[in-house]
Amino acid sequence: MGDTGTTPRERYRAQVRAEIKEHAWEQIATAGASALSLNAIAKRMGVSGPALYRYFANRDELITALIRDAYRSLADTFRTAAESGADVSALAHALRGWALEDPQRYFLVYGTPVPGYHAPDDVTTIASEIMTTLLDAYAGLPSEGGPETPFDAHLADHRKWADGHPAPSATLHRALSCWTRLHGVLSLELAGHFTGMGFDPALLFTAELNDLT
Amino acid sequence: MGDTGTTPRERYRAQVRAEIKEHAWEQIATAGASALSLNAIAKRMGVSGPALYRYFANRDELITALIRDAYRSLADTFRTAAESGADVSALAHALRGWALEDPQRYFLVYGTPVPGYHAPDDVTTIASEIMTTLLDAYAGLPSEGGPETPFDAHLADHRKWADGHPAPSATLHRALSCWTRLHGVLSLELAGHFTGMGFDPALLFTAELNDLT
DNA sequence: TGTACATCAGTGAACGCGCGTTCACTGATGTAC
DNA sequence: TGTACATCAGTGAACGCGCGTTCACTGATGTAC
Repeated sequence: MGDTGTTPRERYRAQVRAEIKEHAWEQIATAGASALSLNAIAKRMGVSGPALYRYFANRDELITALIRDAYRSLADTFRTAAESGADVSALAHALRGWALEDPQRYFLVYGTPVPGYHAPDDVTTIASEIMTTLLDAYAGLPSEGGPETPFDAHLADHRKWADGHPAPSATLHRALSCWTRLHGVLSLELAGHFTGMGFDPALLFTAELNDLT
Repeated sequence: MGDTGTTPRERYRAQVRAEIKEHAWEQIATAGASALSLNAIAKRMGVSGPALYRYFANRDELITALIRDAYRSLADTFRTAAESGADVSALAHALRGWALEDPQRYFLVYGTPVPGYHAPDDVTTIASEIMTTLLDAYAGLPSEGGPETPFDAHLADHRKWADGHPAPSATLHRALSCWTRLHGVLSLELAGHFTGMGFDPALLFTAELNDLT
């Protein structure tokens, strides 16, 4: 055990916070994020309701922390994969694996937005970190010789994001297409819109991916 | 006013049911489906809470009715478009228009599923009516000469849905791809994942569509 | 090593709230003769 | 056209529930001398 420079009390706090989050995820997996209740978590932990207020100021702060963790978790999955030399295809499968691991966590990030809720700024930062990893994977590929599309031209003029990135707009376009296509299959699959159709969604995912690289 | 063969009381009931649903949609647009409350709707209508129980047995039945109406609304939009000779591209734009009209309605159908909730059978029927309209649009096109993909082969063996449809598996594949790609752009756009990136999601949607026809 | 004090985790009572839902009822609307 | 009866929409009181959150408190843990 390395000395992390934290006091025992700080370590204890971090541990309890983590335990609370774990129970929160369980509850979300069972009944959806909108059913998340501090009291219910406390009951599961064998602790009184108000005890949790030592660790999270209120329900909203807990949810925000969960959202942040979910983004962070995907960003780390991506970064780790990229550092091991993952190409676009490997990144795509990492995304799919991450989503299947906990569908409700996926939906907390990419599912129905709650009207009025605004994610904090740092979450936006993590989101663009994720996209950048994918973009980098495309930037490493030889660029396809196709003609410039109207959307490429539009991107050249309007890319506020990835503005400093060296990749040309055509590459940014490819990364965006990839991103949306993967989420198209994933979100429909995880929401159960393919059940009863007989085919294996994994193969559709791969088929989409093959069109993309 | 044509005689619909209904009694005044039946017409009144239908009207009040519709009014309840309208208020429900407003509430969903404002605070999301999970915040839907019969009492709140009643208050908005200037009526006591229990009054609504004359029209819906309980909260779940109201939500189910809303989901059914949402599916029906999209199916009608699609059917009407198809009957006016819409091609794949026109259907896609009809889908987009429908989604933008009321994003929360879109998410009620294609958004985060509530764990444990199972839509009734007739909704599944409407869902496949929608897909069939798209498939028909593809079936009317000259088939592309590309080689058979592994997923085409898989579909040939496992297409439980559209089993009786004359379209070859390659066409079914194209319709499924189209469906997932459009939803990929739409769901990310409506959830706000493109905000701050600067580009116009409508153009990405069209760009995806151009790859598809 | 021992004592005095400060910090802080967790408790239990309490608050007000809005929810879904039931029930016995009133009064208006429609039907049968 | 008028009366007697049945239907049914809506009311108001009431139920139990679980929620988020506050507060004053006890008791354990850590710190300073």
